[in-house]
Amino acid sequence: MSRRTLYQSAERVAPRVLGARLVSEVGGERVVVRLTEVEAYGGAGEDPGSHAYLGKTPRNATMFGPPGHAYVYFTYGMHWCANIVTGPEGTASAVLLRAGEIVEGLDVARARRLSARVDRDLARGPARLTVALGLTGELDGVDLLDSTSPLRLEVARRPLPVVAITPRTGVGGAGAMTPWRFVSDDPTVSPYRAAVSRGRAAR
DNA sequence: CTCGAGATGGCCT
DNA sequence: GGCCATCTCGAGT
Repeated sequence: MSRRTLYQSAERVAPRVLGARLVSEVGGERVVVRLTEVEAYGGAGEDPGSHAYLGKTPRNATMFGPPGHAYVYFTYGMHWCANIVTGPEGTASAVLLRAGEIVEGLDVARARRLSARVDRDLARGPARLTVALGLTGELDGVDLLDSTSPLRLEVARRPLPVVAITPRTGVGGAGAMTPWRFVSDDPTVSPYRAAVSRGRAAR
């Protein structure tokens, strides 16, 4: 694929990367996933569900950079999540990688995801996917289309068919309605969970 | 399968 | 101080 495709907005790019291969050679170990579920996030001032909504900050700076790079962030005090930056530089849209099927490096992925009881769960969920691939904040900003990068994206000539478009998992507030979660017909697609409110427990 | 709750810490106002 | 683009486990239907 050309970088040109990634210059479009995230909601246009998202369905096209279903079925794409994400190749990780982090730590000298090769693991490849075929993407089965993604979500689109918009830029500053346009998508209340996006990290970029309130403008550029140290954490989300990569989103404002050129398309085709990885935006990797830390959340919930323990998890990493990975995105593909899309759109022209400055627009800050991105595609969150929510799930995939391990197609190479099964042994490595299993060793990294000891809590997964079945292979289907190895990269079923955004934080599980980053663990299976060995991704951390060190990968933030890498060029996914550079053949020398430790993390690369190879988009399928024919994307997987989109069988469902739903609201985004875990996104609440004003961004909750936007149907920007794109799902293929595959058992590795993660279970949908609505945003949960974290009110302080009574007691 | 569904639901609920704890873990755990950075980010942003 | 409040809010997370989540995961895991246990217990219930």
